[in-house]
Amino acid sequence: MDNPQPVFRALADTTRRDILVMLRGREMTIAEVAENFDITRAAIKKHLTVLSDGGLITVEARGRERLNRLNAEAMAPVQDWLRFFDAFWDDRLAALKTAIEKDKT
Amino acid sequence: MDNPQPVFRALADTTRRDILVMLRGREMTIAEVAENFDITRAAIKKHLTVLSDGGLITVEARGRERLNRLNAEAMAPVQDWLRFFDAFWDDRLAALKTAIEKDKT
DNA sequence: TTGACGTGATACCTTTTGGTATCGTATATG
DNA sequence: CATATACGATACCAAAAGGTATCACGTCAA
Repeated sequence: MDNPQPVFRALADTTRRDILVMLRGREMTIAEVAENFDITRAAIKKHLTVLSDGGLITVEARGRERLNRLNAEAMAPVQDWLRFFDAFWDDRLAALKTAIEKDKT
Repeated sequence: MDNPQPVFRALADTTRRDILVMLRGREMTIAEVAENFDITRAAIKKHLTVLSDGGLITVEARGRERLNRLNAEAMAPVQDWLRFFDAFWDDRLAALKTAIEKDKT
């Protein structure tokens, strides 16, 4: 569960990121999601499967419909990974600051 | 410059993410990077090109070598995009808190 | 100058990915 | 029941992605 690859993979596609933004706030059926794109419902379904594989959405069956709900918590591994570089940013900023200070004198 | 797709694309591959971690702190030539993987130098070169396209590394020619240097600032668009969901997380947390409070009474 | 070395570039291959078309199945609804 | 609806599942296709092999070229060193 701590392999971030499926999450990074899911976020790598523009359509999938757009779907996530679309799901922010309200859950939607597959057909509802598909209405907002120019690709077929089957293609949307595939994207939703990738998103589900990454844990970024949860799917609940209700009657003949499937409600796709955003699970933003699944983005945590990505944020954690990015945070791995925070120290480096600080270093760069510190170096920059030092350089500026030195330049002042 | 504000299209985050190349950055997301660059981060989507495990090898490329490993390269970025490897470049944290010190710059490396293509051959040096390649030494740490079981794939050919040409394949590494391709990965470095993708990373460069995403702005995640800068390449400086020095003699017959190419020094690849991490440019962590380029990850900012990803962080910005993720931050787009912060409010949603807060909502979830607030709802959870409310639920807990309600449960207490 | 003559090699050895680090790299760029190209051609080529296999697998994955994003997409469509089609058919089957379960579920509402008249 | 009969039928439209919302999906799932396949099969299939073109393009992109990840990889190797190979050769050409600039650069360093003896």
